[in-house]
Amino acid sequence: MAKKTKTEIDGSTEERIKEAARIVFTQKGYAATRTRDIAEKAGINLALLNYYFRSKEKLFNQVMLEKIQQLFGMLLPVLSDETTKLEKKIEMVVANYIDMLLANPDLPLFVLSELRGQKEELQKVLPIEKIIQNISFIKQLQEKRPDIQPIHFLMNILGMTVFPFIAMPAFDAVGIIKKNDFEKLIQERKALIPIWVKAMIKAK
Amino acid sequence: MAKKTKTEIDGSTEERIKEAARIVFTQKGYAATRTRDIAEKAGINLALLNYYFRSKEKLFNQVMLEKIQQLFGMLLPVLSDETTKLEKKIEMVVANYIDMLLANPDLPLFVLSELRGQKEELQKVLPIEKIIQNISFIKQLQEKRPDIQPIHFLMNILGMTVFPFIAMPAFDAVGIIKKNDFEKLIQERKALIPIWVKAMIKAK
DNA sequence: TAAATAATTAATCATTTGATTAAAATAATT
DNA sequence: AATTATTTTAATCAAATGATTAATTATTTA
Repeated sequence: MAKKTKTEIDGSTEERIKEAARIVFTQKGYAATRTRDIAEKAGINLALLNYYFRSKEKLFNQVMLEKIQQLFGMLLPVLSDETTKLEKKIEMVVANYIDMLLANPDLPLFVLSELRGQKEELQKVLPIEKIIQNISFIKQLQEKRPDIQPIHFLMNILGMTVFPFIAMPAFDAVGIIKKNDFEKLIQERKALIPIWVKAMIKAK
Repeated sequence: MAKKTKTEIDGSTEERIKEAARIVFTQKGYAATRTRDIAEKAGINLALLNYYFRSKEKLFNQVMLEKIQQLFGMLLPVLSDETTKLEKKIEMVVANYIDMLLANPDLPLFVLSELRGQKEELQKVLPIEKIIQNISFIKQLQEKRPDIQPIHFLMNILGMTVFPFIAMPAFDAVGIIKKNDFEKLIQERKALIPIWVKAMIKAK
C-alpha cells in the first residue's frame, strides 16, 4: 500500500497509474505489457510506478482482482436471490451481463487468459465455493430438470452470453463482423438468449 | 524455410523444435514464451532455433497458422455439405468439435487470445469470407427461422461447445470443477447440446 | 517561516532475452 | 580419403525491461 497523503487521496497520481494499468494490461496481457507503457500512458515517471506499487506484479494483481470481481461478482447477487423466480433470474442475468460486457468488451478474454497463467495469489482470494452451493439458482434448476446437472445450464448461459465477446477479436480480424454490426447483434441476443434458455430447459 | 536434408526430412530436429514450440506457445502465449524454453524442451541448442526458423516471430506464425486451421478448419466441411440435413449437421459439428477440443483443450483460449494481438500476417491468410456465405448451413437455418440471423445459432453452438474449454482454467483455479469431472461433463454435453440447439431453433 | 515529510525525476543497474558469430562436429559428395 | 556442405554448439552481443538510487521539487506540519 502506498502512503496516503492529501495529494493523492483524490486519486490523482496513484489512481492515474492504476487506470493506465487497467487499460494496458487488459489490452495486451501481463507478459506483453511494459511498465514503461503504463508510465507513459499515465503521464508519470517510471520510478513512480514502483514507488506506489512496488512491482509490476503487485500492480497487476491489484488490477486483476478488480477485474475478476467485475467479471464474476455480478452473478451472485442475482443468482442467489431467493425471491426471484427462475425465468426472471435468467432474464436479469443475461441483461445485466450483456450491459456490463458492452462496457468492458475485452474483460472476459483478459481475465480468462490470464487465469491460465495461474498467478498463485489470485485463486485463493476467491470464495467461489459458496457460489455453486448456496445460490438458489442451482436449486431452482434442479427442481425443473433433476435429470440434468445445473452447471450445464449455467455454462450455456455464460457461453452464449460471453463467447461472442471472446470471439469478437478473431471474427473482427477476419472480417466476419464489422464493429458496428456487433453491438446490434448483441442487443438482439439480450432478448433472445432468455427465450432460448427457457426452451432448452424444457427440451427433452 | 530451412534447407532440407535427409537428416531432418524425417522431422527430427526441425519438427522437434516445432513440436516444443506448439506446446510452450499454446500453454503460455507468445509474449510469455522464451525461446530458451522452447529450445530446452526440444533438447537442442538455442542457436538451432534461429538457424531453422530465423526468429521467434517466424516460428510463432507457423505454429499459429496451424492452430487457426485446427480450430476453424474443421467447421467448413461439415457445415457446407449440401447433402446433410440441418439436424444431422448440428450433431456432427458438436461431436467432432468436442472430440477435437478434448484432444486440444487449450487450443481455443490460445488462438482467441493471440488473435487479439493482431499479428498482421495472420488475418490475411484466412479465406473465411466464403465460410459465412457459401455454407449451406446458413441457408438451412434461414429456411427454418427467417426471422433470426443465422449467425446467432452459429454463435450459440460455438459458445456452448467452446466456452467450457475457455473457462476451464478459471473454474479449475477456483476449484469449481475437478479435472476429472470435466471430461464427464463434456461428454454429457456432446449429447445434450444438439438437443438444446434444436429446441432453441424451434423456440418462439 | 523553518524543518520534516512526501512526491517526483533523471540516471543508472542488473537481468533477461532474442539473436548472431565463429568454431567444432557430423554428414554428404567427389 | 579428401573435400565440401550441413548441422550443432559455446560464447557473446545488443536491446529491452523491471527495478533502484540519489538528488530535486513540492507539500505538510510544527
